[in-house]
Amino acid sequence: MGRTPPSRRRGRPREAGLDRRILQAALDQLAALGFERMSLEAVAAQAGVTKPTLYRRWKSKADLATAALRMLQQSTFPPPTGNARQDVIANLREFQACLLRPNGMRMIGTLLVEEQRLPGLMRLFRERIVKTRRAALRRILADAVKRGELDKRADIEAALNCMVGAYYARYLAQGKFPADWPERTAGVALDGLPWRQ
Amino acid sequence: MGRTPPSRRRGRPREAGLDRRILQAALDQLAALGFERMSLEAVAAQAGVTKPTLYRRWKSKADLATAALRMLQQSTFPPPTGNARQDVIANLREFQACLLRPNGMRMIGTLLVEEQRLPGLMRLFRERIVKTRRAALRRILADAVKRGELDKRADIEAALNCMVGAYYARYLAQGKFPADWPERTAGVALDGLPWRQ
Amino acid sequence: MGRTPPSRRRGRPREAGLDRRILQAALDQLAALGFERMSLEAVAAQAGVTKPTLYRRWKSKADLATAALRMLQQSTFPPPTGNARQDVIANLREFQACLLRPNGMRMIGTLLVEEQRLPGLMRLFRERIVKTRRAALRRILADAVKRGELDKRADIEAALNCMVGAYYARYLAQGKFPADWPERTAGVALDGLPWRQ
Amino acid sequence: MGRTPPSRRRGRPREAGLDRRILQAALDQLAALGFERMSLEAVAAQAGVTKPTLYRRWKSKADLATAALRMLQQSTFPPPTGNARQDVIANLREFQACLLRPNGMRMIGTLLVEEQRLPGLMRLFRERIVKTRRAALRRILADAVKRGELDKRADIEAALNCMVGAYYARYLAQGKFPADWPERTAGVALDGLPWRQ
DNA sequence: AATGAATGAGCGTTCATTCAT
DNA sequence: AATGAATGAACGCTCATTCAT
Repeated sequence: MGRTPPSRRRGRPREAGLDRRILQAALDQLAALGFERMSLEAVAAQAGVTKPTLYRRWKSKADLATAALRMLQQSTFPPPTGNARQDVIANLREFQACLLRPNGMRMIGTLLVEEQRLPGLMRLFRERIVKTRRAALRRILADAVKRGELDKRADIEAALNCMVGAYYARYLAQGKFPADWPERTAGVALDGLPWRQ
Repeated sequence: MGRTPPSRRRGRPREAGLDRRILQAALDQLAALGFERMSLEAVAAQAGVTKPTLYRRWKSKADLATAALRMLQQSTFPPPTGNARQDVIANLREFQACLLRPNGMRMIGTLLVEEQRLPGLMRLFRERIVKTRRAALRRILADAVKRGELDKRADIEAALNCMVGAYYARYLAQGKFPADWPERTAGVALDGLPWRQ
Repeated sequence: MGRTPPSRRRGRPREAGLDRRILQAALDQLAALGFERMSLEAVAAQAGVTKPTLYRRWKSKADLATAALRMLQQSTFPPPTGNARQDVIANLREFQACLLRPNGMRMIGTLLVEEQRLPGLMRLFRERIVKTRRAALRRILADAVKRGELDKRADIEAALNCMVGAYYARYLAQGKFPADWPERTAGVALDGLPWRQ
Repeated sequence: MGRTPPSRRRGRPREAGLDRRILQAALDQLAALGFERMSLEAVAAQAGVTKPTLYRRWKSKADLATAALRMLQQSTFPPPTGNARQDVIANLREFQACLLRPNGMRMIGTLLVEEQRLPGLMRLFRERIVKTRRAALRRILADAVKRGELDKRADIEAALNCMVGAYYARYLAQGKFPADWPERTAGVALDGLPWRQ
């Protein structure tokens, strides 16, 4: 039976796990210091290699940073329970944890600062991170529509932005979140304010 | 009661209006390039002075940047009409204009990136810019409460964050705003979603 | 008398024509950029191989450059007609064409710059290129002596240097040659200046 | 009568003689190593300053090299005696001394190598060094024309190139000069070869 | 024999900051 | 008060060379 495995790759093989180590080091620095202060010297040192090793893999600092950003883990969201409100709150709670991680917001800062010079960073972040979370939230509300709990004409996009955005706004205004922020945010975004009649 | 006559300052007086010119140049660069890429050489050149002139006034690049940020103009908000919904929308429309200005979001990125190293920047921004806008919005809703249109228990803070935050979230997700974004945002934050029954 | 049968070379044979391709690439770069700016990376790339392939054949960049210089084509000179003056002019005309080729003089510059560090380059150039042309010119004049047209005591070496050198001098002074430069140069070197009486 | 000396220059004065020291260091390296191997680090070290000090004065390595070349001393030629032949020989003897100086020919090599990338170097050399020597030689022969010793139609330019060029040619062919090279060169360039009849 | 990976050293340039007038 | 000069430290990037397959 035994098929010969496909012919060995030619040349000296790359040191195992090195790409990962480099990218992790780069991501660490990018998140901790921003693009400008991230230094290839330090990235190489932290990964235990020399600078030309970086250049063999990526053709510039910008390229390395982009590749590093690709490592950013997408969140794994709690499975939906079918209760729209509870699911939204669980999602927001997880979101809150992300933002409170060290460097959680700084990476977003880097994207904003470098948006003109390195548009690829923002693009990547949108496709990898933002899109995913929004899809999860959108799904929760779309299911509620399907179940007939929510009117078809609901402005789900606007609600999404309100919910997620409440965190950004709160961070910029206060820098920290009260324990019941998911509930309060969901409360407003889903039900609005208590107008009298 | 003898008022002391304003004693002549000794030594050569500072050139008039120079502080302003320097700070404006610094703010320009800070907004356009971020803190790290803002260069004192360039700031001095743009202001028509030399670097030690900057150091005579501020003791470091960080200090200068902080002082420059203090120049950021606070928005002037449209006067309230008494119609809460209209007033909110008008405010958000003005907010949208700010964010769409060149460098509108980049300055926020700088604050986030430098938050640890230069906490003063964020603090200042919160006090000068964020607080002001939030106060204006809060006032609109508080007036609605006073007039009895809105229940006292309304979570005004959460609603504020939803409204303002919807812009940040939308920017991060899309980078631009549809024309009716103020209405849509206000719609969700004030009324919530159209639940059945 | 038993001839040894040509023993099979052991191991993988070298790829045919590869030496040539590498040397041609090296010569191109040497002529176009000089020794210092000639990069082994680029030479390898142009030849379609990798750098260690170069090092298997030559032990250093200097060695490769020297080997490459050996590829420089010696000129083929017009056959002598027996008319010394015409033959000299024809030779100089061909010389002029060489110098006007792109990189014609730059290679000579490289030799001069690297003379101390890589004496082999200059030595090789002298033996391969300079000697050949001078021999051709010398032959023309020696034949004239043989034919009795030129006195035996003629300082042929000095005349040689005048003729060839007039080109170098003109290049350094002007960078280009008038169309009748061979005639003018031959005129002076063969006949001198028109002194009165 | 003491007039007030013109107002002091503003700012910290440049360290005395520093320009000179830097340029001399640069010229040393340029002549000894060529443009490519001349390193700003080493130039600064040799001059006892730091690299940014170089950049305050010249905006790039190319600029510094050009400025350094400007330091090259033009030769001072022996005063003409009125005897054309003797004067030519004296001039050539001095020329020979220049070329035999350490790095004498290497600088010319640098000019040739960098002619495309730094055309300013060659231009400068032509204007400063080449032109001067040629003018001196041309003057000698022009005077001979004036005195009626030499026919007006003499091709002085060609003779000039023969004389000066004989040195370049000889250097490229042999690397050294016999003691009577000035006489031999002048002999051919002024009188031509001894044709019979 | 040839490959692709890795290294150590060095380069030109820029910056925030301080010094000496 | 303002200037022009100088510094020390870094940075992104490239190169000739060697290693491991």
